[in-house]
Parts: sequence; structure tokens; C-alpha cells
Amino acid sequence: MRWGKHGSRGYHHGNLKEALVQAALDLIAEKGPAGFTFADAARGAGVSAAAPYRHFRDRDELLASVALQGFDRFAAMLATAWNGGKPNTRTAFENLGKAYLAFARTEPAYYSAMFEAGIPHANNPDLLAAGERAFAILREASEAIISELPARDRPPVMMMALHIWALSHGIASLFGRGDEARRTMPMTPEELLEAGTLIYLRGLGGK
Amino acid sequence: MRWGKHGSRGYHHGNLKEALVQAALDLIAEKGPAGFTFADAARGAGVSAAAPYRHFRDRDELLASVALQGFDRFAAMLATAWNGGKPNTRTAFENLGKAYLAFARTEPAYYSAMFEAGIPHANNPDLLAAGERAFAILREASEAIISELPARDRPPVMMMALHIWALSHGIASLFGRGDEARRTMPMTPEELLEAGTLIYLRGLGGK
DNA sequence: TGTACATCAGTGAACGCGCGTTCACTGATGTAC
DNA sequence: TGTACATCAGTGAACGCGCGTTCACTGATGTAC
Repeated sequence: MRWGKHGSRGYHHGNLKEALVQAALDLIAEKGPAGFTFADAARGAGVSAAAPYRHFRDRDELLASVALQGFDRFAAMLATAWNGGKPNTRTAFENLGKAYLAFARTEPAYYSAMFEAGIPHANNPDLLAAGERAFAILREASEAIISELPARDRPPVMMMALHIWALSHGIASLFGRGDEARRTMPMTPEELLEAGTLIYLRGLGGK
Repeated sequence: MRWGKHGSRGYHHGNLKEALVQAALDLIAEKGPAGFTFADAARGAGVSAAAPYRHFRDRDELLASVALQGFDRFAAMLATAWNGGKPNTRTAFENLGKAYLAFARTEPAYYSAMFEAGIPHANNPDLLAAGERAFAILREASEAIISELPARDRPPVMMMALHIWALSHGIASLFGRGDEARRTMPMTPEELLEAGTLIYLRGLGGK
């Protein structure tokens, strides 16, 4: 008897690789990216400690896989929020910022695997490319904002994209996840980012 | 025979607590805040594995000690750079930003113990207070900048301080330490922060 | 100044534990004929 | 359609290792008298 398409679970797991990534994600959410072992992940997936070796060389490779998937979802979420600049550039830009913070808040495990786990991106082309795809959305949005500025005020696109990224990341890491750096905040992270972005855009000469 | 004030090293170490913090710092610099053990720190200080228990309950307490010392030095460095707003507010503010990035770059081990080690600040009053002292410098500087703005443009001090902190922290964590997120940058972190701050201040109505 | 003693901050041996990793194995699946 | 066989993805036992932690101990230091 089978219990649905993926319900069979005999000797072969069927989708262990994905299950390990999911288990790692749960463990990161619980104890941070440093707080779990390769054996923990195996346990989490309900499999013997030797099984993960069929899919990952070591713990780092598993972590990198989590980060990779994280960047893909992050990029997808940002792209949806930006929505090609509709209904108008300013609104879409605001949505993009909110989506950034929403991702960091609702997927803290992905976020910390991506930015805080200390994975060496340098020698992992896939990871580098996935990060690039996510950043490309910020870049595209910045470009759209800039194109609406008076010609003499236009800053370099890359610079603006880096500023927005840094501000968003700074807010997300310092204030965006529940208990960390529990400061008495005068406003929500979303409000803080929106206000900051507004001031920045005004400084560029917009509106 | 003695070899100087602290050179004696017989049965008693003399300053083991400090030596353990230093050893932890070296290990963090080498392998990240998650990459060392309590026993490693003991080895680094040239002492048996049981010795650290005379000074720290566990590894977390040692890490917290590193972070605490880091915040103190950070605050001191920022205060020196700000220098009470001399020679003038704008210049001092620029120096403050440069000092922030300089600290993150030259003391990456402290910086990551402070912000990336996942130490629960909440139930550690000393740590909380030390972080507060560092933040107070940013707050003071923001206040000085704001006081020079036309009265009708003045934003809340706290908000501005949080914006500056987030931008600085974002730039420091994303681009401020050598190899991490090795992106082809069009400018140095310092230039990026200075340009961002300038645009932000212009947006506030300054100059 | 000298001596006895209390206290302090280390030692080193011991332990149980869980991790990483390897290995021969075995059950399940896919495919050639 | 059925059968034989190759391949794949797991198992579970085994191992060495280093960590965390405890403990009775001991050498060094400080101090009372």
C-alpha cells in the first residue's frame, strides 16, 4: 500500500537530498547555523548517519546547498515584489524593501545560511551566481528609480544598488529578527527602512 | 629569575582570564566564532583543558567576554574618532564612519563576536550596557548633525542614529572584510559609506 | 624577619559521549532480453 | 509478460578522536602573628 506520491518510505527514501536540506533548515532555525552537525541532519531526515554521504561530501556542502536554495527563493520573492516596476516605480520600490525584510523575518534560517554562516562563496560558482541573481533585482529596481531622476542628478546605478542593499541588510540583521539586539525601537524595521529610503531618494534629488 | 613583570610563568599563569580571551580572539580570527572549542582556547593559552573552568562557566561565557571587551574598544575607538564633534560636525561625522569601518576591518574577530556569534544579549546586562555605550556615540553624533539643520527639517535623533548604524553595519558586514561576498566593487567600503551618508544628509535638508 | 597556614589557580588523569567516516552489506528499482 | 542482473541508495556496526566535565591533587602566593 502507498500513501500518496511521496508517502512511500521503504528502504529507499526517495528524496533524501531535499529532506536533508529541510532538516538542516529546521535545525538552523532552532539553534543557528553553527548549532547542528551532519549527524543531526541525518537524524532529522530519519535516516542513518552514513546516508548523507551519498548526497553531500560534508556538512559544509549541505550548508551551501541550503544557502543556494535560499538565494533562489530570495530572488523569486524580490522579483515578485518588484513586479517589473508596477504599478509605478516608487510603489514597487517600496514593496521590494518590504519583501527584503519579510524574507529575513519569515525565513531567518535561510537568511542566516546565506549571510551569516561563513560559507566561502568565492569557490562556489553556483552560490555566487545565485547571489548575483538576487542582487540583480535590486540593481534593476535602482536603475528604474534613477531613470526617473533629472539627468544631472543621476548617480551610478551600482552605487545606489549597493547602498540600498547595505541599508536593508543592516536593518534586517540588526533589528529584523525578533530577539537579537533587543533594542527599544521607536518604529518597526519596515518603517525604518521606508523612512531611510525616502530620505536617501530625496537626497538624490528625487521628488 | 624573573623575566619582567608578566614574564613569570610557573604553576600560576597570572592573567589567564585575559589570556583566554586573547586566545579566543585569535581562534575566531582564524576560523570564525563557531570554529573553536573551549579546549582550543585552553591550548591557545598554553594551559590544561580544565583550567578555563576557574574563570568561565562555559564557552559561551568566554565568547560573551570577548564581545564585551570588543564593545568597549569599539566605543572607545568611535569616541576618539568623533572627538566631541571637532574640528567641525561634518568632518567629525565622516571620521566616525571611517572609524566604524576601520574597526570592522582591523578587528574582524571582535566584530563577529559582537554581531555575528549569536550570543544572547538579552540576559546579559553587561553586554547590553556595553553595546549601548557604543551606540550612544552614534546617537550623540546624529544629534549634533541634526542640531545644525533648519528647525523644520529635523528628524527624530533616534531614527537617524539607527539609519546610520544600519548603513554602516550593512556595508561592514557585506563588503568590509576581505574575501566575504567577493563582489567586484566599484568603490571602497569607505567611499561607499561616505557617499551614502552624504546623500542621506542631503535628503535631510542639510547643506 | 621568619614561620605556619589558608587560599588560590593551576594540573593531569579519568570518564562518557557523540561525531565523522569507512565498510561490507542488502533491499529496492530499473532495464535488457 | 517474466526473469536475470546491474545499479542505486540505503543500513548498521565499527573505529578513532577530541570534547566537555569532574575530581583529588599540588605548587605558589598572601597573610597573621
